Amino acid sequence: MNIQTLLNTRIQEAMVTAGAPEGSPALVRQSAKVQFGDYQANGIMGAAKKLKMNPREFAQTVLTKLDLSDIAEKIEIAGPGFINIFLKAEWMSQEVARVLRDARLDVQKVTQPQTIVVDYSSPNLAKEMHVGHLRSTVIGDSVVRTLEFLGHHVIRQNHVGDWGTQFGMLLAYMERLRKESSEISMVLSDLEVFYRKAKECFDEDADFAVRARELVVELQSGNEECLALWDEFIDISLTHCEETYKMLGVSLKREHVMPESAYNDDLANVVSELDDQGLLQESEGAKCIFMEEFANKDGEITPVIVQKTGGGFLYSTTDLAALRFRQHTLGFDRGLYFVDARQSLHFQQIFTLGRKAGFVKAGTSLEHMPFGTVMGSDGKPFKTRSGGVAKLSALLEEAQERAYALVASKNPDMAEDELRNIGRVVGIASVKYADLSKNRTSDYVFNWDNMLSFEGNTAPYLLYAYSRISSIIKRAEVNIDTLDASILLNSDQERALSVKLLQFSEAVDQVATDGMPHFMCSYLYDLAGIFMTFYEACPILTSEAEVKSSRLMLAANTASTLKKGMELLGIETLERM
RNA sequence: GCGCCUGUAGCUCAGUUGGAUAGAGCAUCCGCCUUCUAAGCGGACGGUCAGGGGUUCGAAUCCCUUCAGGCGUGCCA
Repeated sequence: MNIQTLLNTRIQEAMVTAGAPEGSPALVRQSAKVQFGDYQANGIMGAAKKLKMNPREFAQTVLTKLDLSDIAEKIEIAGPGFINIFLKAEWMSQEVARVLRDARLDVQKVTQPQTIVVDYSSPNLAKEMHVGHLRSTVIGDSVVRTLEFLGHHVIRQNHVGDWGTQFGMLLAYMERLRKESSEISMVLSDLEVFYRKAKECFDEDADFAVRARELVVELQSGNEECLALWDEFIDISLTHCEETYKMLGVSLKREHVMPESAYNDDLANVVSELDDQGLLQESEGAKCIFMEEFANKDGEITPVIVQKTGGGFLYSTTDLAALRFRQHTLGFDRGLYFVDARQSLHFQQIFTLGRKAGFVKAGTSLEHMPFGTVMGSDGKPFKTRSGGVAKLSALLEEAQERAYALVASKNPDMAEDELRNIGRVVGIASVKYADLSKNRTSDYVFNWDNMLSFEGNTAPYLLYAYSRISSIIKRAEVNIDTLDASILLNSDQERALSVKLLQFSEAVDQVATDGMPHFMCSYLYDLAGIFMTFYEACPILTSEAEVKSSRLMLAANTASTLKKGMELLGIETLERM
């Protein structure tokens, strides 16, 4: 159950009954401070203003129309006109017990599931995945998991870059190696090196450059030998991606790949359709769309170019074709694009144009979910020590290695293979969590020490908290599922923990609505912190019968909530570390 | 030039869309292990929310302006 939504609905109804205009928001929030109760409604002041009433008087009237006796033990009017709500302990006990017995932790599936296309990861296959792909991949995957958990029909679209002039260069280099009878798959085991060598040939060898350009033309005109070469390259490159996804624990599979090349045959249709609708203009030799939405003060419009002078198509054309495909073939209600913030203008243009051209039906929501850049400690985009672009796979290897060293130093007696496994889980989790826990829209600084720290809002802290709780439950040697005690909320700590447990649903909904997994991270960090406080103050295993059962149930509930939350983030948990 | 974004404690980051006395972690300092994992917990110190003006019951949040930085801005993606 989402308590915030429940209170919002009830209070809003009461406000309208009390005379507020239809649709006046109740603005229910978790209270900022304990003395303000568990929830506060902030909407009274605004509504009172519209009614030209004294807000505290209006609040009084609302309270006479509001019955929360089933869930609240106290309702107060405070300050200029806040309504503070204190939840009832008996109700909370009941709810916590109910959550524990529900595999979904009492998070309801949505009543009206949507079909949601999520465009994320989308690496360029000409090169190896690098740190720049981390954010789209990890954040997108977490949002996908969350939406699916809520019962939406999610269609993953990995819009990989497998087309364009750079492939001519790569194919030319493959061709050359093949003539020298090198083992291609070996040479392609490191795409970064391969790309660099191909680029060198292209820059230094005029004949090679000519051949590279020829191959682009042959590729686009469907030459079979050329296509075979290209297929081989793409397959190897995709296999690299899949290895990285597997290492990262990302749910993307081959069937989610919808490459740029797939839209190739449709690009001319897109342009002619735009032309049929009278949207197209020729300008300086290129085919453009000028939309007044993108005019500056002087009336100068930044156009969308869909066809270059000379006939070539651009990424705008491909994105429009993709949009059309997603509407006509996949049929979606909501489209999410987890793409770098630098492409904001591009997506605004594509979305506006897509609507104008009728490529998406009215009511379809198109949302660019922009994210910031991963920075180094110098405040510039993150690079390796040698100054190159950081390969994602190398980064993940390093994370596992660092985590292993850390874990091994804390557990000198642990078996090697368990240490390795813990190192793997902690290392990967640290990198992912460091990314997920930041506000998506801002840049962040990549820092090994911070992300691998056991202190603060980090993966190791959460994993450690989870493993400690698991250990308690294991030591208790009881089957939690058969425990049927009531939850006792006799201390502040037990009460605070219960309230937090009941707010899991709110965190899930926030992630789904805003596409921002850091809300889940903050929630889990709070939860773990509150549990630790409870753990210090309230002994579990040494306490008496019904108190022990109650606390065990709270512990079990915390464990399943942490586990489910981490699962929605795409992070593995450990029973022991 | 124009547009978008960012500026919060020494450092790394939150701040639920305008709510009450701006919150965490690190660092510094002080406490807590014969009891469930001290990889933990409690406490102290630390702020002109870049500067200025405005809007209103109320502004880190909205508007204007100045400064600093980043990105984008017609044939790369």
